[in-house]
Amino acid sequence: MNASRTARERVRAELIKEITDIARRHLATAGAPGLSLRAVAREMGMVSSAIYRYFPSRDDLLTALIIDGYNALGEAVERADAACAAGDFTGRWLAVCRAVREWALAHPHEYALLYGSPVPGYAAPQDTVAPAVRDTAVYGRIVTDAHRAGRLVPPPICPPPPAVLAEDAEVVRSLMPGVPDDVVTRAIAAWTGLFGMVSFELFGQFNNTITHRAELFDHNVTCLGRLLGLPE
Amino acid sequence: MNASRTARERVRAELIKEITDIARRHLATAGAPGLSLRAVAREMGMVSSAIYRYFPSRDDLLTALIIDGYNALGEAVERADAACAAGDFTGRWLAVCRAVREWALAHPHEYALLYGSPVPGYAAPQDTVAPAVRDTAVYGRIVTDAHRAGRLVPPPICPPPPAVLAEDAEVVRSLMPGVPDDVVTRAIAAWTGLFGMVSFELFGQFNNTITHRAELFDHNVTCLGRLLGLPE
DNA sequence: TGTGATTAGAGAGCACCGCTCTTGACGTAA
DNA sequence: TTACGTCAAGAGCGGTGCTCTCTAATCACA
Repeated sequence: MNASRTARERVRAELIKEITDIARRHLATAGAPGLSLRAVAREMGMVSSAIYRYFPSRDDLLTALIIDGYNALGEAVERADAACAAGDFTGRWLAVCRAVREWALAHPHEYALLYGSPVPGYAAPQDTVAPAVRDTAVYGRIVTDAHRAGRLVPPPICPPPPAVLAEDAEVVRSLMPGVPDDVVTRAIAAWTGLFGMVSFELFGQFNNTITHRAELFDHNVTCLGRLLGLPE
Repeated sequence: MNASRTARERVRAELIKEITDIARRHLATAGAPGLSLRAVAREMGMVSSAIYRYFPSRDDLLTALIIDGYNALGEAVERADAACAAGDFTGRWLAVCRAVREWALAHPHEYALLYGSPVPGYAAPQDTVAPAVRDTAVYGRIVTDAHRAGRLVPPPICPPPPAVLAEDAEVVRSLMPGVPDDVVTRAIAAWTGLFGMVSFELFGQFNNTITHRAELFDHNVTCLGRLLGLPE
């Protein structure tokens, strides 16, 4: 009973993997709006309706791709961080930034799915929340480690954050325990700045303007790291 | 001859305006992928094919909406800047940032069209370039004015930009003449940081995390302004 | 003022989409 | 052997962008 059931389950799991693989390939060429269940089915030699046995709707297929995307990006970021000396906080920050950018450049449509305009009518289910913070968790560890090592010295150029932000800071602090509010808000600024850079480059805002994008990126995220208080 | 021709032309212009208005309304509810020529035609009491008399393709309609969007945002930014005292550079920067954010919050799908994931298969024609830099031009004037007034004092926390960025800086400098490379790169960082903040908020990255978004936004763009060297 | 040229909308039609429903084949457990 | 759950197939619904042809209105000019 168990053997036969797992046999079926195994075929099912393989088909699901094949579907998501093909869907990811289609996503990479046509983008999220152009992702078509029928086209995926055609490529699998299936009839379109058969896909619904595996994904009850197009949105569920999208959800699977989103979760895979967050995990892939998170893994890339984790790998980049792990390759650095634990005490080289500036190096870890730069490595994480580069990992984000390089993953985004290699998978532009997946990045757009994660950090670009939301797909209209699609509401991300709860399953996407955990993988979504994998990269941010790495970032939080870097900030925490640097802070604990006493190497996080924010330059005194920002006003203190308004008191009302304390409760939001408390939530973010779950990713960087013990870090003071001022650093938390700077950390948010640096993180959003990183994704602002990547999005600008990827979404075409640098067209006809910036040619040395890697160099500009490195330089700017370095500045953001300094703003955050990372050592030189 | 002229009068009659303009009569026809006038009707045509009015119809074009009506089409784009309806399209913009549809865009505001269904987003770019959901923008449907047929739905627009239906609402106008026309048959779908009639729209093609005015816009040869869906892409041309999108282009019109993009140009209108850039102009609307640019105008909002210009108005916000003009409402400030010319010598209050920090106030002008904050006003511009707020104008961008508020326009984006009021027109999320239009913002997504301009600064979100590019529409797959759509290539922005040259007509969109000029309106696209209207907001950036205002920003450039603020930086230039502050620099000329000697009020732009970048804190010495960033390394000097690598020499290879000089040629890109030269291009950007057309918007902020006379400003040194170091400030140009910081200006880019602040500008991308601004849009990173807006995009994160609008595209859902702050969900379940940040509740006092206006306050965080104000605080963070203020930090970015300080990084740029704007006075307190 | 009448006429030929131009422009407009209507409608049918093509190929595609996501999605739903029913039908029949198949393997498995009782 | 029978009964059940799973699955592929296919038809069909209403929608999409876009093209084509046909007719009606409008315009420019003789």
